[in-house]
Amino acid sequence: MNQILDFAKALADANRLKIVGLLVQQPYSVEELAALLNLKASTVSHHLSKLSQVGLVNAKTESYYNVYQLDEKALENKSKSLFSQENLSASVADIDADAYDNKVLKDYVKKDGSLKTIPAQQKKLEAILRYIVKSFKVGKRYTEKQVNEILSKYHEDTASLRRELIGFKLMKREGGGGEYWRE
Amino acid sequence: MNQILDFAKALADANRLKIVGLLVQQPYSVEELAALLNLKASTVSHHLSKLSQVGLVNAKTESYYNVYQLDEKALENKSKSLFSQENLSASVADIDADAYDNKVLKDYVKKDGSLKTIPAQQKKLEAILRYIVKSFKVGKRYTEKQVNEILSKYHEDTASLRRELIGFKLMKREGGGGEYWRE
DNA sequence: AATCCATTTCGATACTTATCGAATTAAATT
DNA sequence: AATTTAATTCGATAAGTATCGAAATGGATT
Repeated sequence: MNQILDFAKALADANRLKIVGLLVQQPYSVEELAALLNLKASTVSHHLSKLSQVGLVNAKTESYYNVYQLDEKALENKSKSLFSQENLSASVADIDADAYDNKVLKDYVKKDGSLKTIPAQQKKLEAILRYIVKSFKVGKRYTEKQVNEILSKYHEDTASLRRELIGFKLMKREGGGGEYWRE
Repeated sequence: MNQILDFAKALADANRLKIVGLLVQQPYSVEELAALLNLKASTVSHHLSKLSQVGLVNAKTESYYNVYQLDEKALENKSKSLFSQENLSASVADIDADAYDNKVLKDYVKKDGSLKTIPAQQKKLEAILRYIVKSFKVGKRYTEKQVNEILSKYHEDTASLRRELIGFKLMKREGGGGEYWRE
């Protein structure tokens, strides 16, 4: 599931690093690796299984032996691309939305409930909007004037708030008539 | 000491990856990270300590808070260079080159120095022969009778041992005369 | 078919480490 | 100086995993 985590875990063991280091030079069988590392074959098998799961090594059967070799391209590709900032940002995807919202609210909402400023960052803005939209009853129709009146409790720039609520699809607007509602 | 291992270990934890992912976007204090990750501050502090040890993050004190930020260059440099084949080969530095031979000897040589059996596998046989050949002085000439006498200490099948020593080029034989020597 | 051998799988144990709560430290506001 | 607040350190516990030995698996050789 989480590629970065699995890759890092695969290399986060001294003996697995040694195995990779040995396989850089030439392929080895499980038995040979065990002898070289002073480990039992079953332990080495376990390590090779982890390395294989992330695609760093693969085995080819040769008569009795199971000869493992390093996938050099996989090593190079993954190590150079996996830890990019983009990929790391993806690790954040499943962060508790409520916890994040609470924190943002704490940062941006004054004691009286109004906003210090309107956040520039999308994620933060969205959290703020989820908070604001609760002031509107689900299903009820509002005129633009009514919408502005409610939004003015939060920030003087009601036009921006109104636009963002629509943009993030937290509220809907009917084409010409200027009616707003929350679904 | 082992840079690669420490770096991989630092990133081999889901919550530390999330921390890095969050810090990609902006700096955070320990308290904020704890709120976002649903962890206690002491735990986050522990994680930040590990990330800091490998130079991925650094803190600057701001009034009450200790604000951590990502060292983006360190992240990029280390992730792209650390897992190169050269560096990984270095992990092998402390492996005993004779470990494999030692393992084979342990398996096949009895306490009195003689062989349990003569290994059938080439690699093992070669390791055994490298051990046996040390009984012959370099350069000295031996008759076949003398060779057999020495080999009989290891195994009754002296003919096989003699043949294999020649086959693996650990000893030489002069065409007709039946003289053997080690170069 | 029967046997042999390396490898894998499984169950148990030991070691590492993530996590928490409490106590301590450090810094800034009162 | 006293107090407040965030951060770190410490001790204990729980969770994860490396390691081993024994048993099972799967090919290959006889």
